[in-house]
Amino acid sequence: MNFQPISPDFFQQPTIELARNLVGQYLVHQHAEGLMVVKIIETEAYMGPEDRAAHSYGNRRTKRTEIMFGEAGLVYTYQMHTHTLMNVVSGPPDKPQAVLLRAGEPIIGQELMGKFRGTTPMKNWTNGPGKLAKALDVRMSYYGHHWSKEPLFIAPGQRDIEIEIGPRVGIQNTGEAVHYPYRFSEKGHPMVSKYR
DNA sequence: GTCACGATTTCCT
DNA sequence: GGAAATCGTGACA
Repeated sequence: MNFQPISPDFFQQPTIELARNLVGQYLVHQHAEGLMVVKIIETEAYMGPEDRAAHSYGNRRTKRTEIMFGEAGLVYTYQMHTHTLMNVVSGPPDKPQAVLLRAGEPIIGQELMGKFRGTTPMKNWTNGPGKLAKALDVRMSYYGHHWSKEPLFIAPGQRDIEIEIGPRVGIQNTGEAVHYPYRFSEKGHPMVSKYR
């Protein structure tokens, strides 16, 4: 299989639709030790100023959220405890929105992913945002990278995937934002992350 | 400079 | 099911 970066135009769509349309696409990482590809099976939208669960709620602009005020399609990496999470910046520059990549299915490079994931069973390699980043060895250094450029990019994948929509996971004390249906996943896929 | 905390994962009971 | 791990970020002085 040969993977080509998706057109930058792909990111020019409303955040909700982008989150939905990212499910089924390929996430490609040309790592120094080998090629790794996963199919994206779960995402979440973060709607910026109006979304209490978003880092950019109320247009909060800091060194960390700065990237969300930039061009759609940029990489927003964020460190949570010991883990790195990957986001796709979305929306026009005056709307600091983003899509969190929550889970994927290994397609290519399973050996290498296994190496980064240690003794974890294969089913649990990429079924969570922190796990996904670790399996692909994505670090904070990708902050500000563009998702249509090597060595880390989105490639066109499966179309017409049946999408399941639900509330987001792992956010607390954010009022009504907890219930927003901003979580998108491939219906019935065994590797989507679990609810708590 | 100090301090509290989080869009999570893993280990232990 | 509960708690620790562990550090960048943001608020405040």
